[in-house]
Amino acid sequence: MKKEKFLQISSHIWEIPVDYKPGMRVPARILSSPTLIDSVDEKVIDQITNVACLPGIKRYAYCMPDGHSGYGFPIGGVAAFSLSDGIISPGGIGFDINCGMRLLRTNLNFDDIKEKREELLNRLFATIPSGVGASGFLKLSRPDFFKAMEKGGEWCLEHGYATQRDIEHIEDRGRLEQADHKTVSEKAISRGINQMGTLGSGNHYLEIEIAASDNIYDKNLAEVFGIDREHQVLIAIHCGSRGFGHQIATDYLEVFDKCAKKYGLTVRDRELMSAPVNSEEGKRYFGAMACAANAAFVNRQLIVFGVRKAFREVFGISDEQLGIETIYDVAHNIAKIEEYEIDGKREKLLVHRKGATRSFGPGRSEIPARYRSVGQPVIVGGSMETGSALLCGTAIADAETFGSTLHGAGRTMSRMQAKRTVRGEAVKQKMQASGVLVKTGYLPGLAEEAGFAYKNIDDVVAAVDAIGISKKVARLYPVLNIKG
DNA sequence: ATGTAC
Repeated sequence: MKKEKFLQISSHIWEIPVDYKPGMRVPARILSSPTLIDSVDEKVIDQITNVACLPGIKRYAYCMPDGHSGYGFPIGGVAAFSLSDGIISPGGIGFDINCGMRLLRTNLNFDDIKEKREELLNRLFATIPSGVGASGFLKLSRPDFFKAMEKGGEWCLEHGYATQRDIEHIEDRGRLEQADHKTVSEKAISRGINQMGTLGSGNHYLEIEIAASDNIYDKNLAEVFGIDREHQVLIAIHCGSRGFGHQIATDYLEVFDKCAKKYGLTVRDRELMSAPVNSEEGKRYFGAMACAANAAFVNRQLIVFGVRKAFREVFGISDEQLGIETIYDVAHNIAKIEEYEIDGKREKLLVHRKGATRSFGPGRSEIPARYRSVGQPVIVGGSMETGSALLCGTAIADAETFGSTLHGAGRTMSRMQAKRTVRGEAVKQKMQASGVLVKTGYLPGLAEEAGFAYKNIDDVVAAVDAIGISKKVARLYPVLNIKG
């Protein structure tokens, strides 16, 4: 990016003014760092300034430090719209609705699993279905699938797949109340009904990670979040709503394409196809998007159910002894109604986060009691080679970025480009040599997801920490990875 | 991301 063209607001924030292109209603803000800013893709600039042209957008269109180009919105995009004259946009949420992350703590230490890593890898791989088109162990009836997509976390609790503590530590308790199964197509139902409890493919993974004391940045916060020992074993699950959410996104892009004329909506990019939030079509998409979001929460919870089973089988000890507890579960691709101060008064807005994480600061009622005094846990998924990071939400995010921060490392290279650069087998060898056991049903996927295809997670995390929209808690390193 | 092009 030619940063000289733009207004530098602070060491880490660049602003693209409304006169950059015709039709911009608000400026765009690129959150980055002095070292990362030069590599921001021109396509990201084009996309985020297109977002700034959408009707009813408030304050700024944001792109997070891990941003890269996506479908319509950049991945890393955050935008909030008026409920009276704003829009809802599938491209602002993503095809994988509520792609997100669950982080679990355990009572185990690295020494407890060291000798059984291979067995654990194989047992987890056998227990959690993964790969494109994978189906799960659950055979749901249609009425049950409808209940699952409408009640999310609560449905899991009722059916014995979750503990009360799990549900309390999921964003929104794993349930968007707007979910309405009547807005979901038959095609989406048929694609999703047998996919609950499956990992998927692409950048989705299940990982065993270790928190080492020299990489715990804030010991007090880490302890509040349940990371309390040297070399503690943690479990990260990254996946979304599978074919179900994908079909819902596809369905409503078509619906919105057809109704655009009726509402006089013209967008700069067909990928930004939208409908007014308060239109019949917009409300229906919100209802269906909420079903996919809830299904993704259910999906991750069913994977947790499988993870507990696999651990019990490998270690021969009880759930109580294993202590596999949910630290938190966050959505990375979602839109939600939240209240912010606009022009001096509180207003409910539709906040789109596409490759971005909610990052609420201390005191907010949405945060579970256990964490309310410190802020919301933010789970950042790096590449499968480099591990994850745990951060904490801040009041600065609430005030500046509609309670949002980054979601991952951010790709620097397309999947094709990565596959041309290296072979999956070589990535596997390299990971094993550095102590990370890895198993996948699709070897070329390892090349697509290799660490070099992503930005350095420490750089992007340092950027949001410096901006103040989330605070570093701990860096988590992988020791075992199942890549879908 | 995705029954990786109905």
